[in-house]
Amino acid sequence: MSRKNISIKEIAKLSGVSVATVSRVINNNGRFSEDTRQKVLNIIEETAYETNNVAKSLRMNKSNAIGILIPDISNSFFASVVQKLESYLFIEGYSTIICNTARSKEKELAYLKTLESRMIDGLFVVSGVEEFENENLINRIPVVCIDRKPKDNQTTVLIQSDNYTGGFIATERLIQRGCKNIALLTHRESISSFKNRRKGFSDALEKHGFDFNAKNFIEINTANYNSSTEATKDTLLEMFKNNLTYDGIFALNDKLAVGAIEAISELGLKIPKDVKVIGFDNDPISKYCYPKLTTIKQDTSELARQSCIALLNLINKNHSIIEKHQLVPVELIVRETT
Amino acid sequence: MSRKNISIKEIAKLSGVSVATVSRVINNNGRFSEDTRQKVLNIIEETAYETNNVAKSLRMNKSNAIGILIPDISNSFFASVVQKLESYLFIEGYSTIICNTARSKEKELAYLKTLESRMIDGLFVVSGVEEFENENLINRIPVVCIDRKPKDNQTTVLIQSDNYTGGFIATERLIQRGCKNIALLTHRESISSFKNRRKGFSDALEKHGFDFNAKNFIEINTANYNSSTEATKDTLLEMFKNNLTYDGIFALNDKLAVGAIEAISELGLKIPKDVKVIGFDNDPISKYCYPKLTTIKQDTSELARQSCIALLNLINKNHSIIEKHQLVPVELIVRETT
DNA sequence: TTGTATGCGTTATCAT
DNA sequence: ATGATAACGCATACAA
Repeated sequence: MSRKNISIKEIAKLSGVSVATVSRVINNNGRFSEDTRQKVLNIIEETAYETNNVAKSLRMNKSNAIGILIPDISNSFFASVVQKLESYLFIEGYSTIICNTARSKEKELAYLKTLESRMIDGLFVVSGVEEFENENLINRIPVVCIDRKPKDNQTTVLIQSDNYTGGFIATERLIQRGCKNIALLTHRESISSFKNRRKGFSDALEKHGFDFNAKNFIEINTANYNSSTEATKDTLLEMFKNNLTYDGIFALNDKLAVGAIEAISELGLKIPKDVKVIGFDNDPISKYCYPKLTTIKQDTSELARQSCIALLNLINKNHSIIEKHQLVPVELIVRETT
Repeated sequence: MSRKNISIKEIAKLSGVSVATVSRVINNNGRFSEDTRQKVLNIIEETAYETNNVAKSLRMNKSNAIGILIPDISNSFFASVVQKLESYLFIEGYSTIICNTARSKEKELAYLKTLESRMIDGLFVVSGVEEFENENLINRIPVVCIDRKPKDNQTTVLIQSDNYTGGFIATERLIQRGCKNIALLTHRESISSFKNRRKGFSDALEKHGFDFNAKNFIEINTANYNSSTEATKDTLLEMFKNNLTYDGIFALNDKLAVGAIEAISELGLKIPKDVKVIGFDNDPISKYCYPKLTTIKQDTSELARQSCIALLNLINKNHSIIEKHQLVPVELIVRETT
């Protein structure tokens, strides 16, 4: 396990030129004769030389690497976004450093530090603990927030789904299918994307003349669970031991929705006859649970695409082109639960 | 966006000592008086100095970063392994660079190069294209393969589930439930983990006096699909338009199994009455599909834990402690499909 | 067209 | 106990 890599210096010696010339040939900048170009390239070929990117980063003060801060890589929505970001970045020649913050403020901070110390050229914050806030960092490194609103939303670029409209059409779907008593299933945490979905929910109810109050909101506490689906199932089962008073449920994401489906079925009720359910995300689970879940699809490809464009523009200082706030359309996927 | 970070040199100047002393204080090695320690630490505090890890890596010829090569981060089994690896590595003070190879040989090679050029201290190859093979690399960097056998399996460390036993007990479960005509649903690719599951299948059949031949193997071609579940569903629907000749199906993973469930239901058959199905992985989907899928659970936590231990031992050259080949036990999860 | 020399921020060796 | 300095591998300003 000897890791002594050959350096530009040895290439220089072997090809009988200076390191400067070798560097010029490698990066194809500056001037050199076709002759020396061939000479150098041959040696590089022979020796299987690879440039040392650490040294290069130090010298250039940039790393060709981009960081991604993500709360939970095993969540399918996040995984999908990450996978697509990575694929775009690869094409652009960037390496991707993915950091799983596990929704911990300390981990987030620790990663921020090491990422910066590794001279990353840019950063995606796909989400974070409560509201992402790190102005001093943002002033030093190009940052694009995805899915969640940063605290300082004046200056930071934010790409997210049109959560408001998603919440609105989800609720309208329930209303159109005849639901009279609709509940919103929600997490305790108040992420900006969830807030917008909730606003869409309220506005849709209002528009259709429903009067609503706290009774329309069911908050799921996932604290003692490692699956929000199970948390939802248990909570609902406990709450509605005797009778379920709702005929329509809009869950803020598909995991919650599946928990609701499980609980409702266990209660002996029929979906969609007795109760209709709609979710959010178009998680793979929504397609194969029973009954198959109607949901609002987030376009992860488009989310990733726009985020990359924005970050690259930030990095290349094309400030004029950058939209501070992009809304990616969502889509209603009708399946069996409505 | 000015990214001029303060360096050790300025700390030295501000605290009236030399860079050498500052370095000593920071790393708490060598000797210095308590007095200067305080002086230096104060300045560091005031200036919010952070060490430049790129320079440090160059100097030390190590980066405190570890790479992970993974075929598809949006696959829940892989995502789970990665998430747990990352969490262990974080505790050990390592950064994690995750590379999604998308099962492309070129991408894998490209990543290998940049990872090495970034001076990673170690590498996990959670899987790869066909058989991972890169002897020259392995001779330079500590590598641990997970889930899939490397070509050169004499020298490389491999941690994987006990796929053989998993395949065996899955098949026995079907036999015990009375299945007489069992099919194995498999991918085209011949990954080592799949091979072992297949071997378990064959041996179980043989042990129980079944005679079997090519008819017992159904190969799913996922080429024109972006979901192996859909590929399976369509394939089976096409194959068994008129009648399904099997009463038991063992799918090499849960995605295939769910496709089988879908097809069987569409054919008007009942699970588990007419046909019994068993999968592999304990994918989240297996818990919420309909009927709920009996499956073989892979212990991703243990897989990750053992892999980390092995890699750290490799890095620290504790060669005596290292097992070349670890088998992590699997577990039968009985649900509704058997 | 090419070479020499300097510096990026660290750590480590060798003095003092 | 502390300081001066070399070296890690590279890119570039300046000379030639």
